[in-house]
Amino acid sequence: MTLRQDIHSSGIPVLCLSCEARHRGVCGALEPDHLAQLAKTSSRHNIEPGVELIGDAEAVDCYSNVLSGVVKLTKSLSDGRQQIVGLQFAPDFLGRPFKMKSAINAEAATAVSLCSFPRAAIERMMKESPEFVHRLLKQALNELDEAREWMVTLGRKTAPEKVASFLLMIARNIGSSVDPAARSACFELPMTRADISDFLGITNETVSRQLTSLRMDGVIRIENNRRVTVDSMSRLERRCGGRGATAV
Amino acid sequence: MTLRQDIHSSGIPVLCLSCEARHRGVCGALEPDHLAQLAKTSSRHNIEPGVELIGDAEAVDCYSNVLSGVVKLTKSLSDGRQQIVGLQFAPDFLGRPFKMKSAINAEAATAVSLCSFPRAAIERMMKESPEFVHRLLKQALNELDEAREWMVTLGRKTAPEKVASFLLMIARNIGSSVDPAARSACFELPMTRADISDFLGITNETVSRQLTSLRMDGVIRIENNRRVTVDSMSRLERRCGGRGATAV
DNA sequence: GCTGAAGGTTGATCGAAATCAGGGCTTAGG
DNA sequence: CCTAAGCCCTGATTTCGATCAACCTTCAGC
Repeated sequence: MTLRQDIHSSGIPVLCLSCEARHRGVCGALEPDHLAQLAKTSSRHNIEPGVELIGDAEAVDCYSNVLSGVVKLTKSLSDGRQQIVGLQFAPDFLGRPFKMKSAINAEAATAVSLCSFPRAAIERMMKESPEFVHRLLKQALNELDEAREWMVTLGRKTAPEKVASFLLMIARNIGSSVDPAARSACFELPMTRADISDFLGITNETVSRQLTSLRMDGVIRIENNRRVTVDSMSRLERRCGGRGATAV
Repeated sequence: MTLRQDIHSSGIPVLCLSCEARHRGVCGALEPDHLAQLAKTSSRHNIEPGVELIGDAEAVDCYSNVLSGVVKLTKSLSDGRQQIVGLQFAPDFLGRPFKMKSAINAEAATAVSLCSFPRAAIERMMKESPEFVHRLLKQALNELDEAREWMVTLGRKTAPEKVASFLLMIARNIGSSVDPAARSACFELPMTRADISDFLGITNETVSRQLTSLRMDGVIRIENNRRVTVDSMSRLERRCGGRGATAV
């Protein structure tokens, strides 16, 4: 296949041509002229694992598309207890329209590349393109669904079920498989055991034990502490606790 | 269900004149002509406690404003474990733009009155009024914030902290006080002990014990199992576990 | 090389909340 | 009246996951 800049792609900024956010992300809502306008103000960043995004001076007051990597959103209690309240994968949109009172921290879980825009540019897009707001709404509702799904996991699942559910979620998000209903998956865990425990509301010791248990039972294989292979997704699914059934 | 158009109120439908949703709810985004158009398709319902809203034949495929009462949103696992993933108070907007894959049940926790609209009418509003979509986005982001706040509670707080946090949240939503930063509050619990336990991810026995404990310590008073009085909000707050601090 | 820190695993013990069980109060209905 | 069903409270016991502690591996820096 050839990637040409001809009459059909005229107006679409070069940088955006191969960008995933233009297809599945919020930029997909924009007409070429709006896209060009926004692209002019954009800048790309590569972030090291562990670096704070919000609260960090250079990232403050801007919005970003996640181009690659995983960003974790966390909330903390004053005594240090922490909970991860969201994970953002490409091509999610990062940053909040309107001011938010709620204190959320964003941190690169893996190496992350971002396409950032100044706050003003995004706000202008929201005024000029109803379709853009529409897309933001879709993303917000999607995140809401995910958050509620995890509320069930946090509130009502056992530790073994939590860990299995986590692996399943990761596999579906970054697992190497063309087929969405793949029978097997292989992926790199995007976070440490401590992060996983903060996501699941358990301790890292318990995470470790449950991973060992899954490994012993032949449900998963682990290399280098990070690389996980799931041979039978359905076997993993069976360990996640009854999947959401809406009554009869 | 014919609505009279009142010339003296600038085209604002009579029914909407005193409606809270027109001020703080999604209808506040609409111009009088759009509001009139939407109002023509609206219908009011009174729902008994315990009645399912989504999944119920008559309520399916429609959107509603909550005018009074409390609606609980729940998700269940196939083995019966249940988690309440959201509570909607007036003037929240109920129902989901775009279809959702995720199975969520909505049920009246208390007696509830709704102002309902057919799906088509809402979708038309979303096309015609960017401001309306904007308002939906705001509501979605608000619910997302709340969901994430509860993820911290579910994942990282102890049972005593969970119950205290619940009481505080209820007090702030339906507590009888003009002052938002009131020193005291009095309210009717909108749900049973079993519901509260499904909201907090604990058992009803534990909820009961923690309420007793708070009562013994003089933090709250309880009448008729439902009516709760909080004399010192700050004392209750101190029992909620460290309030969200964003590092440093 | 050595050293220390960070991440991970495993074992022993402890404790908070679940589970099991019983009993009280209120309300609806025969 | 009596009975049964909800809802709520409390006590006894159990259990799952937290906590405490030790040890391993890897890696960066001296």
